Amino acid sequence: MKDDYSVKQLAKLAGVSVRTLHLYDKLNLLNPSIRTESRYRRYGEKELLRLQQILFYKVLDFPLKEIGPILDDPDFDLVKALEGHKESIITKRDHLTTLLQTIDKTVDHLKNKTMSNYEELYEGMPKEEAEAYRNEAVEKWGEAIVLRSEKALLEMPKLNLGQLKADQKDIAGKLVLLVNENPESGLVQEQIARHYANIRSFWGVSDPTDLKIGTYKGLADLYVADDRYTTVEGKTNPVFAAFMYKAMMCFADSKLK
Amino acid sequence: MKDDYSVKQLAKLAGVSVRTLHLYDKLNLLNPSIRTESRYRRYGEKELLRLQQILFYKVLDFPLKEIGPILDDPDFDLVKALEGHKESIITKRDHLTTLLQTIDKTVDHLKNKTMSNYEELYEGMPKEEAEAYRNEAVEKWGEAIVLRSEKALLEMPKLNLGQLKADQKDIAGKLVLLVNENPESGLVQEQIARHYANIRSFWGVSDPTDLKIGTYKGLADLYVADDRYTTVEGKTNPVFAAFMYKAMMCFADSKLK
DNA sequence: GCTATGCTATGACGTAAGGTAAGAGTCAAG
DNA sequence: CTTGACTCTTACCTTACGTCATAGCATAGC
Repeated sequence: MKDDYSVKQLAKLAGVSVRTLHLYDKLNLLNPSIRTESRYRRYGEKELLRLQQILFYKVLDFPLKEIGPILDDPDFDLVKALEGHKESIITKRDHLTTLLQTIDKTVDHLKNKTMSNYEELYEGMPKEEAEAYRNEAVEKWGEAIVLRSEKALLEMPKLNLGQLKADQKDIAGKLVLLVNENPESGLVQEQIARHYANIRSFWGVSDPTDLKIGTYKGLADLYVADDRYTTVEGKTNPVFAAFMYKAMMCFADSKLK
Repeated sequence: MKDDYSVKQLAKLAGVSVRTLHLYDKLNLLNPSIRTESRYRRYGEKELLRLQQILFYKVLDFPLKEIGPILDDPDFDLVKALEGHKESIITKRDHLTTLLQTIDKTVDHLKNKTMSNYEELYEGMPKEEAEAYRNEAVEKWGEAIVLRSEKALLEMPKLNLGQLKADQKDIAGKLVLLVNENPESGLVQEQIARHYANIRSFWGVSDPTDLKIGTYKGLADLYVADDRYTTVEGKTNPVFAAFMYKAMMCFADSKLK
């Protein structure tokens, strides 16, 4: 029973690379028990056990910098560290779950590259509402542009459309959180800028110059006139409507001056 | 509506940093539409849209190197890429889930630093078996060492014990897969080496020199004598028993020579 | 025209956890 | 004494940027 391992032996025992041991040595995370006169590293049982501890925390995704203190400080509050760590892992996992959903949707869309009918374009709204929505759009912007927009949208890969819609949701979500802020504040205007860019993309993919600032102001009116735009989590929110109106008007004015 | 953005403007619009745009330019992922005579970057609507595409794939965790080809090659099989990507994300997520379980167990153990009784030490085995197990150990190694080992184990933070047990499971699992290999082969002996180290830790934390190679050979006998050691997924496996015996004896002999 | 301020460009260093390689020294066996 | 296996240190490469540092441009006020 030799209480004495070379780098390679220890590496093999613990299932890590020699380089890793070199690194841990340099980081003072795991120093060899001694060095031979030719500077060869020699490790003992104590080091083997410590290495196993290190690898345990590594499995838990702790950064190396944190593992040293954990092992060296006997009073370290490991439970708290683990609980905190757990939170971040949960966050990561949830993020991945969201990604999976996004991918699924995207793949779903991609499998049928272009949309086949208007119903899908206005999906998620009842038919009468879709009709009313379209009529409003025609009234505001004229039939020609609406027709061209619909054509562009129909020929657009679903991916982009999905992205636009996802962006819309994201923007709306962020704006809802800001509803108590000043509509002219930077935070709000930042999102409004995104909103503007998004709307512009939505209504004029091939020629974004079609959405003039004036038209955007018109859209602000719509936001107040049409409940659908200002419905948050299933119920109408007039406060949000007013907020959006002010924010959009402010944005449009700042663009004009 | 100016079809013309500076780095800063575009960065703000898309919610990225200027540095990011510089980087994308260098990577030829997103080049400016033109450069002014003083080499200032100028971007148009086309670049804005492309940037949004890039960010979409980035959200999906695609490395930048893969995003370029996706956008540039119209024949790129996006669906296949996404499906493959999905697999890796699922793997990652499952990994995180495992981590969470490990953390939970660890925290659970840590909250009661030392074990309170022998039952927990031999947890998972029926009492009579535990008794028989202990008697066998006493017979083989003497009462003194068993008592001392138990004491050491009882005073050991559960964390380590859990780790040892987990390692045991892991080692056993790997060995089961190798049962058709030559017991003297490198693959097998590698795991046996781990097994040896683990057993040594288990029976002599404070003084690992207590497990002599001879004792390990004795343990090899036990593996054949005791069904419990060679039970795989609920049922006894004599083939595995013989395999372990050979592998352990080989290991011990190679250590002695 | 001069300057203060702000935007921009390029280059280089740092990050986490090692992989990989280069060049040189060391050790045990034949 | 040579060969092959092992080890040493140094150092560059990876991802996707952040953070300076230095210097060139642009614009508004004086």
